[in-house]
Amino acid sequence: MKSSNFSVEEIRAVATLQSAERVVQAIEYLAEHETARLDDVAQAIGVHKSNALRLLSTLRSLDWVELDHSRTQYSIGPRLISIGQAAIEGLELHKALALAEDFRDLTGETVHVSVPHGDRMLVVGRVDSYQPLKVTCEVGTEDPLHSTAVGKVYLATLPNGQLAEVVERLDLLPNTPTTVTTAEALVEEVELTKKRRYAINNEEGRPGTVAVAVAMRFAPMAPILALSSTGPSHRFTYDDVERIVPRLLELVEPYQAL
Amino acid sequence: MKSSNFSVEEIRAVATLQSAERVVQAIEYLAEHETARLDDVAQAIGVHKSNALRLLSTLRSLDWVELDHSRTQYSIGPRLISIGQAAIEGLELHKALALAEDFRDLTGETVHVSVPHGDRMLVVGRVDSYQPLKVTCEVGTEDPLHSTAVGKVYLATLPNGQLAEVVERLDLLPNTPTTVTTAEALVEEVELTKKRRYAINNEEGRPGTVAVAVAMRFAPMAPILALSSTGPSHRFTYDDVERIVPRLLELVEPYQAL
DNA sequence: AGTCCCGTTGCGATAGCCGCAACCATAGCG
DNA sequence: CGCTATGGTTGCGGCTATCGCAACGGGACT
Repeated sequence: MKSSNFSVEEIRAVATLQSAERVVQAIEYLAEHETARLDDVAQAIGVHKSNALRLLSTLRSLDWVELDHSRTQYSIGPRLISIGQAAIEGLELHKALALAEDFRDLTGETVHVSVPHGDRMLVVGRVDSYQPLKVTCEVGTEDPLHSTAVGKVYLATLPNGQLAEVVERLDLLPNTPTTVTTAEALVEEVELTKKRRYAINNEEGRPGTVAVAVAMRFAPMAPILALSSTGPSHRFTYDDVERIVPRLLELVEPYQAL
Repeated sequence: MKSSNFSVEEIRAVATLQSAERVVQAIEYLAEHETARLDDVAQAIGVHKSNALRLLSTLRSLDWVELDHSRTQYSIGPRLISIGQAAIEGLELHKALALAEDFRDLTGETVHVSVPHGDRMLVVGRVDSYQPLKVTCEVGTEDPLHSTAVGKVYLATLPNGQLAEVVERLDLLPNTPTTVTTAEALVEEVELTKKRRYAINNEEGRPGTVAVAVAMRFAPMAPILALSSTGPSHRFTYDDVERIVPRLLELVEPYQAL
């Protein structure tokens, strides 16, 4: 029952409540497994099934989990849909999505909205390309910082000290032959991004896809939101990107975080 | 603390875990309030602030809540966005949204996907009309059963006994002059819906809007999903609806729940 | 420098939780 | 039809994790 916590900024260890932790573990287990039986959950959170029953029943009475009528299959309930939406609202995603639509119309390619989450970027919203062949990532997807346009543009919003710290601990795994894989090259790339106020990803994350990203925030201390437009490299080229960049920067000017 | 719910079977009262309940209360408070201070949450869940601190710290270490850098403003974290998405997946919403798109193209009007939640319908997905003037409800919105097309079509999927039970406890509040406000009229309306396999809402919920809805399920015991297309009454008329209904029924035939 | 206002911490008492083990309900099978 | 296996449900008593308390700390404002 130790709880050594490797948080980056904080080495503060306020005592954690194990019962709360179990609630979270149970819900996350159900979120991952779609459907599960009592014993599965009990094992996942490491308690006796009788206790798992009491936990799940409690959550059920609060609409956080559901039980099918055979009384053996648990799954997460619709209440959590509303909560997820509320979390999205908190990011002022609606504002970002409005901009994302304009961005999509500018490039013709799918636009993703991402936020930093740990040392990765989490996709929280999406506006699709109208074209049949398009690049789309599901909401909830997490991507690395070093091989995505949104990641690099986020890194560019960090003060130098923090940047060094983060880069230090990243695994610079090569996704494609062109992925940046050294700390020096990454920092250089980020410097360039800071200067021009947008980031480009030229087949560094996924072969055959090119992306351009900008960073925004809606209020001085609000969280960073990154917008990126991604398309197949055969029709969405480096040149295309450079052509639309002036209008892109104009579009997000009021909220630019760089 | 209501627990008089829609279960026809016996309502077992398994002992509830108060610590789990508090987790839920805290998260829901944050979901509702966008941002809150420690004491606010403490009061909301009825514990001493020291304990609220421990709870929130635990949840923070699990990415369920976030704390802004001033260390005084709590809000729900992005992890819950992913969980909400998982909850949506569980409903096979993607399948429903594919159908919803075809439905939208059929009517030209916005299509909403809803599920029953307690004695209301919860909007869980949406495909917008292309037209500038359109009717849209945010995901997460809850609407009454008696004054919406989705509500009526859901009621039509219930066996008679259960239908009576539910209708019994509904507040048949009049939203517009044409809202059905008596149990008898509602049951009759539902009978009609059962017979024709779709429901119509003719300005009964919101003045100036007309909707048509169908009920689906993707597997024998899966939850009911209701699809509705809603438009402004001046261009989306009763006649329009009757004209497209044959094609609509054909579209959802494989999944019809009625 | 003083004083609010809040978040944070250590501690002791005890409410609440947990595992146990027996009890049911259902489905499958000889 | 009865037997077994599987898996959910329940009452209970011991004990631990949790809670409130009260004192502390640190930032902001005057």
